[in-house]
Amino acid sequence: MAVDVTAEGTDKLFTYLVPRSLAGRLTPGQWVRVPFGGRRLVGLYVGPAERPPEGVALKEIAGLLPDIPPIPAPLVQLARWTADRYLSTFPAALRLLLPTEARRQEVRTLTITNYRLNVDDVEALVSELRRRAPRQAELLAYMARVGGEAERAQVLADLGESIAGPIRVALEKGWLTAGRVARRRDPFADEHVEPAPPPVLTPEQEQALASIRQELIAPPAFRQPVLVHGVTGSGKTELYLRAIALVREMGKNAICLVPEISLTPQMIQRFRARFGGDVAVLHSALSAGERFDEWQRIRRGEVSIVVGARSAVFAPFENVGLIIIDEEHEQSYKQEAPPPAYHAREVAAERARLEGALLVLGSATPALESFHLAQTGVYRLVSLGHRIDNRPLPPVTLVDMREELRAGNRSIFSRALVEALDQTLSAREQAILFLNRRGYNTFIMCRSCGEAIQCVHCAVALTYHLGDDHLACHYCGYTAPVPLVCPSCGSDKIRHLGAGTERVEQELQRLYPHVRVARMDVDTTRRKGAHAAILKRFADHEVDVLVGTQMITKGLDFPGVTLVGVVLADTSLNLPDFRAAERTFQLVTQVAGRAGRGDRPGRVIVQTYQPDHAALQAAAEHDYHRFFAEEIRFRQELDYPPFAHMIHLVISGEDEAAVAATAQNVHRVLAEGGFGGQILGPAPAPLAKLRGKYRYHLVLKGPDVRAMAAEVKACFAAARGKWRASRSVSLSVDVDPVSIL
DNA sequence: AGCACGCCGACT
DNA sequence: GTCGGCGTGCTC
Ligand SMILES: [Zn+2]
Ligand SMILES: [Zn+2]
Repeated sequence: MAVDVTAEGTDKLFTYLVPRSLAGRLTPGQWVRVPFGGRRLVGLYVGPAERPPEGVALKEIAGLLPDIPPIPAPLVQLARWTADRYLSTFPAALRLLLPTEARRQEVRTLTITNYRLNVDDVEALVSELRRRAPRQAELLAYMARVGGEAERAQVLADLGESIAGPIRVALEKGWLTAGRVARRRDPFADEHVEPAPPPVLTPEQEQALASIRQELIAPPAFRQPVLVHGVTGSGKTELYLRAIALVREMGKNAICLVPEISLTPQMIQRFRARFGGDVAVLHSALSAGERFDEWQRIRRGEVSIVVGARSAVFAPFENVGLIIIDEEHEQSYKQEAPPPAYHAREVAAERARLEGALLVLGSATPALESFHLAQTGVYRLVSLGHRIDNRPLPPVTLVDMREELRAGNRSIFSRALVEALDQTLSAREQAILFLNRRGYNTFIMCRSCGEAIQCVHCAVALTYHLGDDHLACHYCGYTAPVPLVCPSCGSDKIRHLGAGTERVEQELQRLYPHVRVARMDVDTTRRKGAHAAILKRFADHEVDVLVGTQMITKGLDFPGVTLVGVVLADTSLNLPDFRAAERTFQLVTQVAGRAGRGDRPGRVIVQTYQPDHAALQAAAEHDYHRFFAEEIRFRQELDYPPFAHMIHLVISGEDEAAVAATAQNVHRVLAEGGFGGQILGPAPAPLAKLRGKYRYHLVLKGPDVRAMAAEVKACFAAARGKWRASRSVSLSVDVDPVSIL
């Protein structure tokens, strides 16, 4: 029998003997526990071994994971595909199919104690006890009153904590018996949701829904994925809810992926208001136990809808009819850290193909890859060009900050933005100010020698934080006091440059002392619930201006907001990354979409030093098509995605010479191994040092990812024995990277 | 990830 | 001559 051991870093199958106790109980896809080098590991039974390895003493499978049935075959296939496509080991991909809680020695479940009354003539006993032991009598009378059975927590709540003593006595006397019941850990136990009737659809929504319906009933071979391109506020979520209702009527299940940051209580409420308890939620804010219980509900078929972040694409459903990806352009769908570095959109497409489901992607700013597939006829394009109730999209003004400097305005706010703020605030309306940098100053530099103060562990400038009065590294968390003299030349002419959200907040407060300002960024939302608290204060208009980073751009719906200001749009434009323009366009469009969602029209002011940049101009016109036409040409000319695929290899380690040498060796292995695509590099990565480790990188380019991935794997396999990277350096592989820093 | 094995420098 | 560091390979 072959068992795939979930030991990271190994892609081998291992053979085990099936103990008599498991004979006949093993089906492929079953999770098992096996001894492995002195330890117990979780493995996946993939099937009988064709021929047992020679000269090895086989061990026996220790047992099954309790209460976890075999993974359905399409999901095992999906894991295999993910491992191949994203160049990870099979066990690493399998890890996505099993919540961590399920691999524990003992799965912890939430159990509650309940008591049952065990007395024939309660009345007699109660009256007998009344004088001698009034609390005893009270307890027994209570038990009789509630029908002979009650949960311990309820008894304590109703009769007071001091009833614990009498309960113990009653148990000893045999008047009560105790039992334990498993209870689902329900993350929404405290919330009660009113069912909400579906609103009337706009004609555009009706049309879009009709297209989705057509694809849903089409035979799988003719089924086309649907790309919903809907402007901000056009009612995409309602469309998803309707589509889900359709598949549910067809007796199939639906998965709806939502970016982690948008998976707010409000979003979940919308699903529960429509579908009640038929919804399971999977996201990282759940405790391991809650996550496991939600996972079990999905697996057992107790729900037909899953709403979740990236990893929910692996939800243990059978019979999936629909996979929706909301805000499909979002980068958070790309896994970065533990391999496989998969993109949920790609995995969803493959899962839909494997299971004959319909894939629906939605965005106001589709990823270039997705819109390209729509243009080439692979996806069916559905457009929602108007906001609900025909509310206009807010006009966007680009303000040239060079002009401001020339006019002698050295403030971070342009005259136009100040004027707009004046008007908005005096009309008692709300504003959002967006800047994609936190902290007070983004770097500190010496005026004598020009040196910027860097993190000791990373090749990154330190940011000054006013609140903590120190310099901090946003990559590794290192902090240092603000130096009085330059660390490299000793000069005291130290200059603070570049503004972050803290600075914006402070300047704003100085300009408008009576205006209520709140700041939302990683620094103010570290505490659990802080995020929701800030948004609530803003929603209740206890705050006039919300200053924030990325996290305020996503799906927030505040009707009172009539002004959105982008303090500096250039920050994401100048990154050494081929997606810089796309990211900027998305950011500006999304944040602009927060304005004018209520009855009063909104407007947007975007400050920039590059007002002629095509991405900004297109965003200002709300013209996705123009942006796309421009950007796709650039991508084609330079052979970037979607015309080519990339594989990003990063070699890192503490010894720079060893890192450089390894990077060179990796290049050799690929070149000599006959890798067919382009090999760029090695070169020091743009982020040359991170957390004390030097970083070198190579970029591989070619038209066919799966072929490239297979070739890379073959090259390393061929080199095995001849050369292997030492353990002091590590190699990370990112297929179709979202950025190549 | 943990453990054994082996090579090389430092010290009894 | 031996002890122990660490870099490397293997675990059915
Ligand atoms: Zn750092
Ligand atoms: Zn200096």
